[in-house]
Amino acid sequence: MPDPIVVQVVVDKPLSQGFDYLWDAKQLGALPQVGQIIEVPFGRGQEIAVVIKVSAHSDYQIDKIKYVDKVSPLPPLNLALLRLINFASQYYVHTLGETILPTIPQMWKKADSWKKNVDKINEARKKNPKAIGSQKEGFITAEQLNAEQKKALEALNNPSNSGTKFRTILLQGQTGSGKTAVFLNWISGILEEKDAQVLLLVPEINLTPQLERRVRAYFPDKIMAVLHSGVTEKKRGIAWYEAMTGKAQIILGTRLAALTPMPNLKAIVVDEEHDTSYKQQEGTRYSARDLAIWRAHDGQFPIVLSSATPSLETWIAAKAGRYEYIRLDQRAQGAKLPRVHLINTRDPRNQYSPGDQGAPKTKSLISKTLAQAISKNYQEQKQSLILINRRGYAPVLSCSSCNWLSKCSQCSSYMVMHKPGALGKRSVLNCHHCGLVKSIPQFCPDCGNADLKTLGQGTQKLEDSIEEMWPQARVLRVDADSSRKSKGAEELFQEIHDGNVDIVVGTQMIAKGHDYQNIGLVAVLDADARLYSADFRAAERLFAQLVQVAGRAGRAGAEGEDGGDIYIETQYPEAPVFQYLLRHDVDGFMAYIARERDEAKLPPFTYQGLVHAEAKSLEKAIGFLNELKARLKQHGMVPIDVYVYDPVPKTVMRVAGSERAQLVIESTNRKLLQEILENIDRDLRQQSQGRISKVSRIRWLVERDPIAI
DNA sequence: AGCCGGTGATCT
DNA sequence: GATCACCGGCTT
Repeated sequence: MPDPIVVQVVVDKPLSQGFDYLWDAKQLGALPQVGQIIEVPFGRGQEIAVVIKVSAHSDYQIDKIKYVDKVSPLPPLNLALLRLINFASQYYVHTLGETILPTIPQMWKKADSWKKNVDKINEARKKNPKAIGSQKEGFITAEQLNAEQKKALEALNNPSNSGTKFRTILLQGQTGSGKTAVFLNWISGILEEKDAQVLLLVPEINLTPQLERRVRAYFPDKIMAVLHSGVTEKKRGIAWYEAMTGKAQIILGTRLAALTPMPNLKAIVVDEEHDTSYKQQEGTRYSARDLAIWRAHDGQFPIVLSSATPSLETWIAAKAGRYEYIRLDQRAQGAKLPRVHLINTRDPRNQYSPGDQGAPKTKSLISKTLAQAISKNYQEQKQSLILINRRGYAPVLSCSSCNWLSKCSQCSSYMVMHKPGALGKRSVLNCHHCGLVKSIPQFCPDCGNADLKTLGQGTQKLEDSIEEMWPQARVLRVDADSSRKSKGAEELFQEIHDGNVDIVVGTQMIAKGHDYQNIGLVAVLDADARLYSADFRAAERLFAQLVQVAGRAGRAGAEGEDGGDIYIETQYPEAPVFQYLLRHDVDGFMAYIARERDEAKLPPFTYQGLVHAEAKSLEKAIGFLNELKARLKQHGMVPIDVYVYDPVPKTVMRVAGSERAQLVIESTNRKLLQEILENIDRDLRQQSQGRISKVSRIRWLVERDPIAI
């Protein structure tokens, strides 16, 4: 009897071991290959699995081994991708199965339709072999680039250090300096090589439609695959297939695209590399940007990180010469930078006083100085963009006679009052953490008083006061609620583009990446709120957002045209984040926070890990983490260079009825941090089923490089 | 994780 | 005597 064929596979479960199966080559029609996607009997049902090893024997009891049921007609996941997944699984302390299987689209997890899907796609491709042609939107040839852009393109094409093919390049440039045109022209050179593939990562779905149009304009004869959670499951399955079979040359997508198999990948671009949405916040909590860099290193090809306000990590690496550093300091079409105005809201001269002409009846977040600027901008027939990062009508409802506030019953946060709209026909209270929707009480639940008042303002209330202050103006609100309701976000953005609106009120979502043509003024109303955050990265994020927002003003202006104005209302105009912004001094700000972090020994001068715990009561969660810490010390698993903090409740302690705590672990030594996280994982696994501890049912999770603490 | 089967406590 | 929460083992 010949040797049996045994394959080891992984499934999507938090089980660290692989499982052995027998392979009947005659019945399955071919020999097994590592990376193949298969279906196996598992427990009482079936599971989709990935082959990670092929051998002739098993350590498991031979009589208990089952046979592989089905093999997918897909090519096996390539070895480079498996190396990447293997690294991610170790680095982010999750099992191989939990890391690899979620990257396979749902469409390919139904064994019954495998064959049908492959046939359908291949047939459709035969009928329409190339991508659909497109408009020439945003198409700028290499010849049309300005001198600075040409120099940047030159530097990308001709590495200073020509010895290695792997290069990490920071492309840092003002908003509107034409970074996109530079990297698209660079990609164009790379795609001249037959079958070469390029990965283009963007932070958010909102940004893909316009970049998609632009990329199509550059490469009408290439096949592009678009991968993000917004595309339908079916389209995503097709895009993934075309990427993994090498049929698509350009793969455009959000963080999940970083884990797509691409057999002939030759370059990666990470646009807006500083954006925190590159960090996955569930399952294997990877950073798509960091994995992309690892992937480029492993595959020995270049990667470009593009941003107006790089992450501190990236900026330091570029300054230190670990990354190549390319700068774009002029605005591409010659438009001037926007003028930054800080409005000190504590200064009475900026505020309305009783009896002032034009003072609104109801108190508004819009100061007198800002209102005058908006009026002027409106008269000049330019659009105004007003940002406030609070959706809804008012952030909290309160009782005028007792202390009652609209707290959420399931979370440690307040319920936000919403006007009729997306959430219901009448006004409601809505918790932004757990999604709970409740009707508005007529009387105070505590004392019965009928006089309930709103505190603070959200986008809806601001929209009302703007309509009151500028009754003739056309006002549009853009936030998660308005874009969910009737029109999608794209249609709302189009309204702005088409000039059908004079004043736009919205959350941060309006500020990202869109090239509006006629914005003369941008205002930020709640900048201070984000300055108080307990997170040490708050200032860095605020700065990036403000630069981003400022970039919306006067963007399209031709040579010598006015750069537009940005107004920031704050009680602390002297704060460094605003002062550096005033001077458009990105590098000054970076150097400033670098000093601050270095002195405080915070990332990126130290590395962090986090253990999350979620339980019915906070005491249990904290107790669980305390016991963990004690065990680590007791077993001598905390080296001198590693610091384990005390467990603390999470900022939003209670969400949807369960209470959450965390334990921060820090080290200047990456290897030691990695070791202790692996030890913690092993320790917790011993007393758990999956990620739930057997004692008092505590859900736990280990996270590497957390972005919010 | 999800499922199942065993155990003991509690209800009728 | 039946029902159910909780525990712990298993998945190849």
